[in-house]
Amino acid sequence: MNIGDAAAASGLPAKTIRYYEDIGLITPARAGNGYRDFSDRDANTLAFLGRARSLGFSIEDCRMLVSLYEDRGRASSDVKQVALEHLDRIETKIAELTAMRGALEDLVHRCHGDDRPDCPILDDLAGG
Amino acid sequence: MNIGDAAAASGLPAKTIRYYEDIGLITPARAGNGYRDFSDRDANTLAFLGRARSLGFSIEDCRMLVSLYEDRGRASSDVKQVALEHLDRIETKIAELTAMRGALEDLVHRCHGDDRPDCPILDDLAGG
DNA sequence: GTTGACCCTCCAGCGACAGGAGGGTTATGC
DNA sequence: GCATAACCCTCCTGTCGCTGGAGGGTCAAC
Repeated sequence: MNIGDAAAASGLPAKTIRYYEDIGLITPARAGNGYRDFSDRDANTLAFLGRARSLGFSIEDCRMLVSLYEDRGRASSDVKQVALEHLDRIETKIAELTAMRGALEDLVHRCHGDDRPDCPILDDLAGG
Repeated sequence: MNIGDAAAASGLPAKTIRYYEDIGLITPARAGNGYRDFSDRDANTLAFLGRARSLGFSIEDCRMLVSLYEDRGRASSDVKQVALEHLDRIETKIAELTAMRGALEDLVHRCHGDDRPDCPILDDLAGG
């Protein structure tokens, strides 16, 4: 199938699919006219990549996951490790954002938000 | 003061300070030798920027916040609006990450993580 | 034969810096 | 007085994961 069909089948934009080929995540065949020619297997891999990306896995994680997926002799512990490391990064990020949210909520609640210039938000940023 | 002193005073790397000048967030004077010459006010602005960035404000938000900070006739509602919009983006991000975490935790818990190839994580990514 | 929907490659840009090359300036120690 | 080290400068490239566009070839329908 052409890239448009692969895009429809996988849910990924054609641009993204070309990019994934560029970086070696997928290597579709080529038809005589130079068009990419995707197999059903390619489309499956693309959908796999789309789901992995939507769970926040990095491209390098995806590269690893695809290779584990294709390796019938893999150990599930290897997959789990990739997922656990990713989970850890996500939790770190959530903690950072939660801290930011806490600080911001406090500032926002203390700012009356009217037409006067007096503002605890700016005061705090200025080092108060 | 030189950029090194400004960096020490503000907590920002010299590289970052040069970048902030590049994009017009700050415009330090220049000494005769071509070195940047930061005033105490510049150092304050840099520290202000550092704190705003650490709360996750974008560079464009920072540009706005600095200009509000320097505008004695500002309305605190303008500041509050910037903060509220930022808070909203943060909450969206937290929600996304929390959803990812939930899905990942589920997958991780279902994967026994031993040396067998059988793996619910891969099964799920493959479209299970 | 012509229109429009595809497809191709290559290049630039996003955000917010960080690293490094290659070179000038200043402070310190002998 | 001079060497050395610690500064400072500009400019270029790379990061991550795409996205948009320019400029062009191909294909199917009418």
